[in-house]
Amino acid sequence: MTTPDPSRADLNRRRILDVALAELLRNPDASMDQIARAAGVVRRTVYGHFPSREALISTLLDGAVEAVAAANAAGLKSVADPEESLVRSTLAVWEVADRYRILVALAQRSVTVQGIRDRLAPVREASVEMIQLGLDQGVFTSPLSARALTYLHEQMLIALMEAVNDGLLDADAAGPAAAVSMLTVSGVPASRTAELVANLSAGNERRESAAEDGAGLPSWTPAATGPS
Amino acid sequence: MTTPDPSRADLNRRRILDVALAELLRNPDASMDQIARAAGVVRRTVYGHFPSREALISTLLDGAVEAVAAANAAGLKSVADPEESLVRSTLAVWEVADRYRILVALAQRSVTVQGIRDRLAPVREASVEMIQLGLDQGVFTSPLSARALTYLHEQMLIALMEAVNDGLLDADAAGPAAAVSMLTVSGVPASRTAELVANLSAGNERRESAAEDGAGLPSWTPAATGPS
DNA sequence: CCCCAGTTGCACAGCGCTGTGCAACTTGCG
DNA sequence: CGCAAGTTGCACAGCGCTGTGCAACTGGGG
Repeated sequence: MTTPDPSRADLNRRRILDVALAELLRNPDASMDQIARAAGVVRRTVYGHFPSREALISTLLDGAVEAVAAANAAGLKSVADPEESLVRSTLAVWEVADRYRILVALAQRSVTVQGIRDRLAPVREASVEMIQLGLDQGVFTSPLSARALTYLHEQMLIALMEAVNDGLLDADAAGPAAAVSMLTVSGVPASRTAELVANLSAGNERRESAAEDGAGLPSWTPAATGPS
Repeated sequence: MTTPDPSRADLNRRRILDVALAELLRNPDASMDQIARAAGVVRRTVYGHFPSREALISTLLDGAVEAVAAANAAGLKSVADPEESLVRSTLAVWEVADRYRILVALAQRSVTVQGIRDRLAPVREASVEMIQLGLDQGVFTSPLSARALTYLHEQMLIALMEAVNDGLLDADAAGPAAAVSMLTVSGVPASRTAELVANLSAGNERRESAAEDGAGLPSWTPAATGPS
């Protein structure tokens, strides 16, 4: 449609980005040579597409922020019901799990791009608001502040991604399981979580196949969340 | 007692280890020079105590594994009641939080010491067993396997440590709050968690001040879990 | 068929880090 | 005081990585 002819150059560029995502996920200090070779290309070629290592990572990060923000927003915007919002956004973010992971992986050590946390801040802010609303309404219960609870949620996502990677959690079941865990840690009783997630995850899957809004992923191909 | 005279050399060695712990926590790729200067010492001196960077880190890791294993075991051994065990071990591990954190921080990238995960495996195994028991008894409820739930627990600890570091969780309240969160995510209803943690955390504090068993920390001084 | 974007291979300078050697200095202890 | 353990400052070789320049090659479109 919008892509008339993917020249081999464009193709290479995309593959480099995909591979870089995977490789930096495995090792945040992966060298340009490692990335290049993993992409079936020579180091010099990578520099043909990206002027520096920082530029490459920055591009990666832009895409990740975009994807995660879109997913999170799509989950949150529709409803003012915190329970449903939490489930929807969890399921949505789960779909771009690896994108999300590269963010947190690089956000820690990355002097490279100082502003990741800042750029992701608004996304988090929306989540915090939603959680706060739930606490106020009494549907959520926790000794933690809304903000601390959000930390918990983020880190739990990562834990479950690792669980999937290590093969002790089924990839299909992982999304709903994540949603249940989010609700549970927020103090929602087990009796409610079951039906909530059952309904919403079914609806989400249907929407996923339909995929009519283009707000999903940025230009390049989604990379698989594979085990190491 | 067992230390007749802490010579300045021994003192330096300890300070280097303490500072290295803090510094590597802040940045896992901290150079020997950074560590040395932070310890008020010259790089060459560090090499006088540790033949290589790897040796330094390895020493650090040995201490951390020892401390965490001891804390976890102390929490688990006494009782067969999963709820109480979970609370006790959470509170105990929380006391050596920074030691625990260096483990997970270095376990990922560390080609340096390949066996951290393995060395920590028995500790995790004990936790998994305890969780499984809870699931079987029905006191814990989760769509996740015991092993996956353990992943969640570990990662939640880290999230709460970050929350403390970022100043949005009170350091004193953090331990009990962590315990509550562990119970909650395991599906224990809010009504039970409150009293459980209230009782046990009080008991734990008393034991902490008494501190009669020497099984606590290895040779060198405990470092503070400070903000960045 | 030829041309040109894109790719490759190689060489190079620069940087920061590790680990080592050595000579000079400090400091506590006998 | 004088010895010895420990510390310091400096210099050096080696390594891996980044970023760049350049000449040669490849392959698909005009």
